[in-house]
Amino acid sequence: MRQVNPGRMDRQLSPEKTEAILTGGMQEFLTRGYAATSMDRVASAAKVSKATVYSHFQDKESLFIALIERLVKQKFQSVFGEADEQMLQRPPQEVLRSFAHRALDIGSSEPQFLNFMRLIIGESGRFPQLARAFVSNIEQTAFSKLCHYFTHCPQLSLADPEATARIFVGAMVHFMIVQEMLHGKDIMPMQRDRIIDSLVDLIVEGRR
Amino acid sequence: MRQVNPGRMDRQLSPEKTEAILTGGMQEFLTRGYAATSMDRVASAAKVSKATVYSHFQDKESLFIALIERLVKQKFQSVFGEADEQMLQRPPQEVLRSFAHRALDIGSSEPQFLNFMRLIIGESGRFPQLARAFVSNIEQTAFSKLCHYFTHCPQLSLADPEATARIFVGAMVHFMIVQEMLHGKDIMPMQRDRIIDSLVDLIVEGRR
DNA sequence: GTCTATAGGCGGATAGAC
DNA sequence: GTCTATCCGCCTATAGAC
Repeated sequence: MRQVNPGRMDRQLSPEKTEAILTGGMQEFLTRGYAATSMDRVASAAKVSKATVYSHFQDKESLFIALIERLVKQKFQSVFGEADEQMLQRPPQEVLRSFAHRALDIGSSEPQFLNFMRLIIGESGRFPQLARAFVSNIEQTAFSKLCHYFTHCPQLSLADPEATARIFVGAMVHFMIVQEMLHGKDIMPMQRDRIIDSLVDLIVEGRR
Repeated sequence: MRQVNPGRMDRQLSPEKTEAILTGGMQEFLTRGYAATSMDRVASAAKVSKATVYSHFQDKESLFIALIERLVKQKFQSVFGEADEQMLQRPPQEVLRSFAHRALDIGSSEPQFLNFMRLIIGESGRFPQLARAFVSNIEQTAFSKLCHYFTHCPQLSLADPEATARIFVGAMVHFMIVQEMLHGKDIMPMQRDRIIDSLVDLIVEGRR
């Protein structure tokens, strides 16, 4: 490996080209997957020559890893980088509902996020380090915020806040996976509000 | 398309070879993914010539689709083809716990099932019909069984049994995805019993 | 029916001009 | 630093022998 990090290299390369390659590569890898993406197409999408791609990144695998790691950090901070100061003062139903809606909005509003998750999951056997990075950043962020809330919210007294947080996040993410990613919407439709209502009721009010 | 179904074709082909191709192809596709699998390797794994593969299946895509559709049906009947006659007589805690353990055992015991789900999810953008087949068979089976139980179990009176069933299955599947598929076990371990206990308590006993 | 052999193209990666 | 041109191997798919 010659240059894993594009920032510090043997000779100075244009940061604009690096950016163009990462952006072009992102489009290609997200829509075609790892194996079906060719470096020719990455070069075309980035509007540089293939040799330039290889002068900025050692090989296809290095480019892919750099690109996904960057994407993991981007998605991570864009999604849950919100103030949670007055969360404890608002009614739990409201807090949980807003949390659930924000989580589900990601899947339905931004189609590239679905491809991003498809790629992470699809390559998790061959690129375990990327899957772990994803879990550390995305999953663990949503999870730890919710976990902190479940532990400290005075209106809730849960036997196992950590496990409950996983159930909450799990129900949301799975709903998104089945409905949006796996096209379950077409064959077994279900309003998101029914899931959210039931989940909030189970956690906040107990069984009705 | 010349021959989608290997059973009825222009000229008679050996069913043993068809079986060998499907089995060999399964190994290759499950471990390498769709794009990275070559027909040469499929032929080698099946111990036939490449030309024989092409006489049994029109092209790579046809083989892949036939193979995944078969796998969907196999996994479907092997996993939840169980008697549920006395379910209504047993205590709900016991029924739900057994259900949860069976669901989670699939992921931890059979490593090829993880690759199977990786492939379905990873290719769900490019092969939507396979994703829908998966949802129809696997997800909907688990879901509808649980849904039926939630609706008819006399000890439970849930406001929305359907939504609750989705929450239950979602929490289980998401736990499996994060812990096993995405290697979350290594970086954020959590005993499965804590999830199951919390989930069962939420549904059966209400909040403690 | 199944094989060997091969066509024809596209893949990753590099050499060398400027 | 970035380009054009090229190497060479592997890919999907098929032709033709048996």
